[in-house]
Amino acid sequence: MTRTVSKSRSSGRTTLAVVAQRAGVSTMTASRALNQPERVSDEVRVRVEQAVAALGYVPNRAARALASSQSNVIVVLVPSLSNFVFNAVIDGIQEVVDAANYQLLIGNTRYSDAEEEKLLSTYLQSNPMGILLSGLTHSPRVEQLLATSGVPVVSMMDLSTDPTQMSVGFSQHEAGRTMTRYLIEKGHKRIGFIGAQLDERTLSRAAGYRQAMQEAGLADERLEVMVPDASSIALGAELLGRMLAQAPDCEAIFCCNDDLAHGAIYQCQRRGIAVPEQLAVCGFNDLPASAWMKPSVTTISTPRYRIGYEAATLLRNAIAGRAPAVGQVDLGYTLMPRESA
Amino acid sequence: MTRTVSKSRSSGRTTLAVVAQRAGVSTMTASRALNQPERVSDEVRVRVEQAVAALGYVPNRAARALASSQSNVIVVLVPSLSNFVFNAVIDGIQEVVDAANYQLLIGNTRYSDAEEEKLLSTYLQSNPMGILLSGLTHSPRVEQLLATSGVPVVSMMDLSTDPTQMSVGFSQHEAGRTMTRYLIEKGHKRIGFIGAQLDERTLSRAAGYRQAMQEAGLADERLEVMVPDASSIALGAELLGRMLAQAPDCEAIFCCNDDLAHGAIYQCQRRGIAVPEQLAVCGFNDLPASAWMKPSVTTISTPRYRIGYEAATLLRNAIAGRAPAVGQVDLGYTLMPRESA
DNA sequence: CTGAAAGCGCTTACAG
DNA sequence: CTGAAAGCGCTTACAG
Repeated sequence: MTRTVSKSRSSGRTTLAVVAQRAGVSTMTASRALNQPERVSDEVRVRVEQAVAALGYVPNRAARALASSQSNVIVVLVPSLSNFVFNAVIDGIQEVVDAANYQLLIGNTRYSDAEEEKLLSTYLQSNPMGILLSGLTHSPRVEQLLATSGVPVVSMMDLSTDPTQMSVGFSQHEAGRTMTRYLIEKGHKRIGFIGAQLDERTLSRAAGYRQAMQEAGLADERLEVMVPDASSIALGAELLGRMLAQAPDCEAIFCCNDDLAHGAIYQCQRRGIAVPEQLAVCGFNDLPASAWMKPSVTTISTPRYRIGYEAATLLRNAIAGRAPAVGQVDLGYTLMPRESA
Repeated sequence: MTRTVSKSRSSGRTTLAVVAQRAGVSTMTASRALNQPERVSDEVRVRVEQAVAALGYVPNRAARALASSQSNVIVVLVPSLSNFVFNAVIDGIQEVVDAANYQLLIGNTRYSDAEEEKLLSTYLQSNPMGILLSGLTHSPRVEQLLATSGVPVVSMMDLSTDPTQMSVGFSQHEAGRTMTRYLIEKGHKRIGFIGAQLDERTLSRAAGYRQAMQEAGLADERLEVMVPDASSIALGAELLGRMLAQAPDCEAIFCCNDDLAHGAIYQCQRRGIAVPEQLAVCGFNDLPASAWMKPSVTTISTPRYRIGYEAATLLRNAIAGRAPAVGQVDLGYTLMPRESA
């Protein structure tokens, strides 16, 4: 007396209809009991809840998304997951997202336009309610996908000059300029810049460095070491050597991030170069080790957690239709003078 | 002459039906042209592809999942995203997942059972095809959700003794024992253990430490400093102080991970304690800085990338129905003797 | 190689 | 407060 299910296309899981039947109500009342409990009598609500518990009912998200055309998905694209900075950004986003019951789809673009395009077109299939992007500049294909989708977008990390765009971060350019001026005020003249990855933010910091050097009449291309490789401690160690070979009279080095600075400092220790006495070294981002290393590392502290938090908040408001849906949120940065420079 | 859409529940996006119409074929032929192009004539395939491009068609994932009861989703739950170890694990998973066209749903449990339960029950709504979990022990609620779902699960990081369970990793216990024996063989007798977070893996390493100490007749509870706080460089610095206060005759310290070891070493530098001459310090995991610091850090190198890769491969095979669907994959570990111990 | 119909499991307007 | 019917946008067997 068993029903044949050989032709069934069902997933085999308990459905809302079964829950409703057990609770003695219609499917739609069961749906309401779960999603808008205040619109249902207490008695019905309790019966439905009991049926849910007894049957171990798990709602089908795909069905819900399809019927409501509401995915509750937020997409976030970051260039790296192993970078502490973006971990903190994601933590900040998560705090907002958790409270609002969204589901986060996290994509790692690995600093690649092609990866970003691929991830975006895949994630767009989930009909996201909003998108959080890292950086301001994207490939034409990405811009096109975004425009066609009509999904609200907030850019993170740097500030847009386009008033129709939402962005949360701080001026990477100004931060680079600030650090360089600090070194100049310390009396250094031959100040090198080490940059890796050559992503948007590194290039902006480098531009800020260049501006400060030009303003002080100290600019010299031989003081720049720029490579496309991914940042790492090992690379910092290597690039220190390259800088010293290229500009032996270098007195201070501004590394575009702390990983490189740490590597450069460790390499100095191996070569017997005293930091900061013989060579000043500073970084960017203020990773945890920077405060603890010997010497501690002069760097720029960046509001990464808050960037994630505020960007997600802005996005949430844009989705809800309240909020200007445009606007730049400048969260600033803080120079951290320490022992290394 | 415009149709009223005020009562429409549509999302407003271009659907497959529109693509099909433009291509002059039925919806299902359009579906096939996209998903099983080899089962369709070249002419039709081209016409459909052109229509897709012209209309900027983006498939609706929810509809596909609902109709096929195949989500193509893989869930991965890790206790931390800021820990380098789990970033590498995720990288390894990603490599397998990308090739197989799955979508990854990454959840951060923050070392909390309650968070794990919440994430799992949320993600189960997406009807995942497989689940990757960190660690072997989970709350009864999680075990129940997993059992009810019937979704294949692979555990990562440590090896299960339960032959019906799939797990990929290495023996955390043996690794802890190995490191302790190394210190004993170096001639140390008063060997301390610093543990934080007190997650499953830390406790296993501690148990391995204890076993080695007992086997050598060196066990002493006063040599253990165990705190539930999250690991960090700052905590390592603090716990070094606590260890030295608690066991002033301590000759060597085994930190349950590299973050703590780095903090302990930096603190030694601040206090003028020579490492390893006055105090040997070692860690666990071999983070990038360990090879570069001065002194370089003796530690255990762990196959985190491969853990992710092999776990995802095992899961993929289990989903495909081939493969034993059980079994432990022991990826081992490597002691890295360096300067600090 | 191609198609008409039914169905996946929910939610939405509408009505009462 | 509750329900019958339709619909979301795809894919699945089945048939030709």
